[in-house]
Formats: sequence, structure tokens, C-alpha cells
Amino acid sequence: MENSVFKALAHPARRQLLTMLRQGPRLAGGLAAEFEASWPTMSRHLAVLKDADLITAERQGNQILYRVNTSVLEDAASALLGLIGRDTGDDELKDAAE
Amino acid sequence: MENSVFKALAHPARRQLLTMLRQGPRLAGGLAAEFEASWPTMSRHLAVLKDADLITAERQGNQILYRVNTSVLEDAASALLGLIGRDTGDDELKDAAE
DNA sequence: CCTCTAATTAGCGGTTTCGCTAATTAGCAG
DNA sequence: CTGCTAATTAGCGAAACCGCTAATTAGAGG
Repeated sequence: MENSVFKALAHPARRQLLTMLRQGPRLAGGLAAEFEASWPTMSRHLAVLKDADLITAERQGNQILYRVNTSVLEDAASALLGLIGRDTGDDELKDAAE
Repeated sequence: MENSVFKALAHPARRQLLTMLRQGPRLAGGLAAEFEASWPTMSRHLAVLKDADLITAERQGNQILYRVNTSVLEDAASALLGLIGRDTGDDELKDAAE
């Protein structure tokens, strides 16, 4: 479960997608349009992110709206910080997400 | 550069190695001994981590001492937190496409 | 020199990932 | 139903990754 998250984060294009989604939800087409890679390629990157639960998809009529799942991202960052025994910014308690 | 870090983090055994190193420097043999996988396999995992600058190696006579590089780990965590526009405690850091 | 231990490197099959084109599904509108 | 747009799925070849065994380097010591 945690593994798929880090695997999803391993590809630059997918991290780029996440930074794009950081400012708000976006349509698949709009996201794909900003990359050199083909549309199906980007669609698969989105699928990988969704599989890792890093983003959620919501159908809106003809198109699909993607939204970043911040809590999973926070968990990953916490896990990383935990690797060095550093305070995560959240409390020592885990899963205390607002 | 940032890319190799996330790629290195993508494998469970390598994250496990980092958690082991979290409590202090250790010898390659001692680390490898705690895994089911063969010694050469673990040696390569260590090489990947070293390549990503997540750990440093120091020769000590016959053996090799590995040490975690906390700053790189912190940078990665910061990048992740930055993906959700959260304050990291460290300076703002962006993970460009690359 | 030779030998032993610690660790890495070389090379190999098997699996996964990646990016493409082509085909397909899903929804909307006439 | 037909056509159109948005997006995913199928399938393929190229490349990377993973874990193994065997071979090799590096250092300590007789």
C-alpha cells in the first residue's frame, strides 16, 4: 500500500502532475495538454497516481476531474521524515489529520 | 538528481535499509545479514541508495561503514510537503520536472 | 607469496515500466 | 441512430529493474 505510493512518486512526470494539481482540481485533458508525451501516456500516469490513491477522479459529464489526495501525500512525507526520526510537523500521533 | 532519490525510495528493501541506518552507522555485512535476499542483491540496493546520495560509504579496513545522509532525506520530504503547499519547516523547495 | 573474509561487479533470465499507435468506452448533442 | 469529443484500454517493442550465481576486487594477516 505504502509501496505503490513511493513507486508512483518515482516518475518525474507524475510528480509534475501532482504539482499541477496542487493549485486545484483539473481536467485530464488540460493536464495532458501541458506535456510532450501523448495523451494515452499521460492517462496512464494518472491511472498510476489514482491507483496509489494519490489522486481521485470524478466524472463530470464528458470529462474527468482529478483532485490531489493530500492526506496520502502527507503520510508519505511523514514516513520519510520518520526515517530520520525528525518531527513531521504533525504531532507525534499518527493519523491525526484534521 | 531529485529523480534518483525518489526512484531509490521506491523499493521496500531500500526504505528498510534507511530505517536500519536511522539508529546509527552500520557495516554492509550486518545490514545484509538481516535480509532474506542474497548479499550481492543487498549490496546493489546499497549502491542505489549511495547513488542517490541517500547514504554515504566509508571504508574501514576490511569492511565498509554506511551512514544515512539526513539532509537529502529531508529535502525529499520537503519536496513532498511542498507538493501540497504545506510549510515544511525548511526552506521552500521546488521539485522541477526533470 | 597465499589465504581468508568483506564486499562489489559481471552477467543472466524474468518481470515490470514506459511511451507509442490503434482501438474502444463514455457521455453529449442533433 | 449518427457523429463528435474526452478519456481509457489494448497491445507492442524498448528499456529498466530485480534477484540470483559466479567471478572479482580490496584489505588484513600468516
